[in-house]
Amino acid sequence: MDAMNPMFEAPRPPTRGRVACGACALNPMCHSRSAPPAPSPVETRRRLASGEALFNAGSPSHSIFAPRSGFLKARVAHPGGGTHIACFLLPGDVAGLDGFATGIHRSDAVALGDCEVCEIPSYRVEILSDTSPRLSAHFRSLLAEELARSQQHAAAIACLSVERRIVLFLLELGKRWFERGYSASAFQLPMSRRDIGEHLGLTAATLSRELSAFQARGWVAMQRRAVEIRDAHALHALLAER
Amino acid sequence: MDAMNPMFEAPRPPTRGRVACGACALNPMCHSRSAPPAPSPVETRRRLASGEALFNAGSPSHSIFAPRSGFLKARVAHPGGGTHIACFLLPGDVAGLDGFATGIHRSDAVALGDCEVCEIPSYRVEILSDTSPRLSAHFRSLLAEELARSQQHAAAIACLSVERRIVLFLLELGKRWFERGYSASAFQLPMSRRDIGEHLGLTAATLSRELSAFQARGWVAMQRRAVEIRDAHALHALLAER
DNA sequence: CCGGGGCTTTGACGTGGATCAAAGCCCCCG
DNA sequence: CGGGGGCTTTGATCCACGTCAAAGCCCCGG
Repeated sequence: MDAMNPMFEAPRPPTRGRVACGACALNPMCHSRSAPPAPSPVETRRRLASGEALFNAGSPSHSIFAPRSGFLKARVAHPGGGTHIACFLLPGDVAGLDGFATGIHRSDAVALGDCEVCEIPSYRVEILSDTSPRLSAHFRSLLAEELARSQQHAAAIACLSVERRIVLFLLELGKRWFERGYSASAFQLPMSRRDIGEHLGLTAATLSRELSAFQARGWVAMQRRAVEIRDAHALHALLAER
Repeated sequence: MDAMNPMFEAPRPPTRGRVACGACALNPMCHSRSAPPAPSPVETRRRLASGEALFNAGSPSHSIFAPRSGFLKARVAHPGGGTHIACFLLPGDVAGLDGFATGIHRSDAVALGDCEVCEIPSYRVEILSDTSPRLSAHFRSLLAEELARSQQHAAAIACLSVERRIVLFLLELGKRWFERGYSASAFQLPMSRRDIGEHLGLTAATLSRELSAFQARGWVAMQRRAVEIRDAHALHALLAER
């Protein structure tokens, strides 16, 4: 194989993504002037080192969070061993919504590499929601959207082959970068193979084999965590065919 | 085996469950006197015949629904064939939350047997939320709770063996009946083996084999869709061991 | 510059669960 | 009462994917 020649320009950005506040899902709440107690509902900015947890499952949930730079994974552990990554959080996403019902987090949020997050206390969310129907609706939308995504993800794990799950993952991650103004076809993976495996319900070994096969077919080019999607059409076709 | 003797009393209720309105998740909104346009936000009661769809994925979402009697399944279809049952809805649950963000349903809701549902138009939910902080919070809780459940479910499919998934399913379904005032250990399954399989990410054939094995070990007794959990302790132990 | 540990790849092998197929059963409907 | 279709069970077989293991690579720290 031509594995050793420099087969493509490793995409530069986004390695450590950073979105403008305008692209943040919580932006509407952030700039609301209807918040009585403070000009911005953001109470704190927190910095996390790689591997550090923003919160842990079982701990009380006081806040929701918006990553500003860097990436997180939302990890759900199952009693009896085995852990699942519910989702990866990019700048502009919201973390901690699942604890909103009971006041107890149901998952861990762990930093993939150093990152910085805005913290918005739950009581501020409540206040904002109560003072502005618009924000209230916005927040309901966030929750409902996350719910729909989670159901789609469960469905994907339950009824797609390993190969298709991986294709879906790559295409959707590309789409998320695209929505943030970056390339949908060339980006860096912020997470390890093992993390991806735990997200998709497969092992790192199987994932690695499949990725090698994709490269052999010319569908993608990868070196280490840099990805370039070379034949998006083929990938989409594979997903759609029955 | 003693497969032919009448080994247990087939549990009577709940075959066609019916919860008091007091146990309904939407009850707080239902009896609110703060709703301007009507004494009750319930606009319609709909009756569905077995197999009939309450709504379909892709269709516009105007309402949320609360089953009063009978059961529904929430079905997510994947392009490229294959369908997943996101959850089963019992009386007291809420259907249609996933369409709340975009106004488009992301799943089908299909009646398992005849059933009756209350329909609450989305705009009434909005109005109620905007007039009562309590209801607004209640509704956020519903959404967040559903989200947490969905993430747990995805995790279960991704990292539990088939055997454990089935055990989990039986125990949780029992718990849901218990919360509604019925027995946690003797109940009727409202859905087919195939539906259960599509919910748990396995085939009806495998499911049937596993259930037979459970019976052989004396953990459960089943005939047709009647279940009796005979050794809940063993089931819990199986789930917890690593 | 060197050593160590974690990530990644790859191979060999075993197996859990899917698939295909057939038979029985139940229930509905005529 | 009799026929038919869908649900359920069970068997035989296969293969996709997990497991175990070894080796390479990269990065970091000394």
